[in-house]
Amino acid sequence: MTDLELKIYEIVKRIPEGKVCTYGQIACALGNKNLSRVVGNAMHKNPYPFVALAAKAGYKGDCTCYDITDLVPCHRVVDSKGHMGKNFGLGGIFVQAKMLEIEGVVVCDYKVDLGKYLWSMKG
DNA sequence: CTTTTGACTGAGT
DNA sequence: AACTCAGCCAAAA
Repeated sequence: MTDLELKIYEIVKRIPEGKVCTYGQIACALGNKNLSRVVGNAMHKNPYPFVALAAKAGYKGDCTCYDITDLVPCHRVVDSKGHMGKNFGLGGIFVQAKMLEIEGVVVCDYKVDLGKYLWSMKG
């Protein structure tokens, strides 16, 4: 776990329920817009995913419970167009889409309305 | 150590 | 809409 990845998780953890954020915005918050790819890799290695929510969304894999305070809402991170991550690690875009809908985000054709749900990141 | 690949993005073809 | 290229960092080969 590098400092950069740690910062990424800190930012992602601040995304409120019912909102989404793009890889690019997180990368921008880190200083380099081009870090979007690293952000994606960090999500892939997410140590504390929302397994309970994933299970509720139909995820059949490992649903070990973690400490709520450290959970990283990686499902709230989408690409610049509002699409789900291609290889979402908890069952694919099907699960991610459902996880977002459970939190109140309307997902249409595996896309979200960034105009409505994009987190401004400024509070 | 070097090269390739990856939950990315924007611009160009 | 699909493909290519360059750019960043990290992990794997």
